[in-house]
Amino acid sequence: MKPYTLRVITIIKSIPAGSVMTYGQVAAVAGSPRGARQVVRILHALSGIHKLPWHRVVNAKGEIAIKDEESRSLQMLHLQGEGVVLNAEGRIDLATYRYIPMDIDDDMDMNRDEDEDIL
DNA sequence: CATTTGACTTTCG
DNA sequence: ACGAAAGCCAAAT
Repeated sequence: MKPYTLRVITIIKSIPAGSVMTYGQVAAVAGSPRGARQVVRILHALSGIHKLPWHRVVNAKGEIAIKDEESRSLQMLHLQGEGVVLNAEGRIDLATYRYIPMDIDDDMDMNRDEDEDIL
């Protein structure tokens, strides 16, 4: 198994229940800021591993990115079972549920508002 | 070897 | 906030 794949697996395994990460985030932490699609590929390969919280990985919009209806529903159920709530549009409040690995040891700038279209 | 494809992301209008 | 277009990277055709 490739190191990059192992890193991605490790990162995904580190996502706590009740939180989610975007593909881009995982890719960035794994060392490839533009490698979101590679994360996708790896998840395809590991889709059968239930040791891996693959359902805690969503796209940048906070939506479930899976194409397969069954897997999509399964992921939704898993998330709800972990306490993640979906809004009326079937999306996740990334501002609330996004998991941010803490690599910084200095002061952290909290309250990073996600999407403020208004203003 | 050139093209297409995909569970994506970002930017622009 | 949404849709379209361009970027990006690896595997499949």
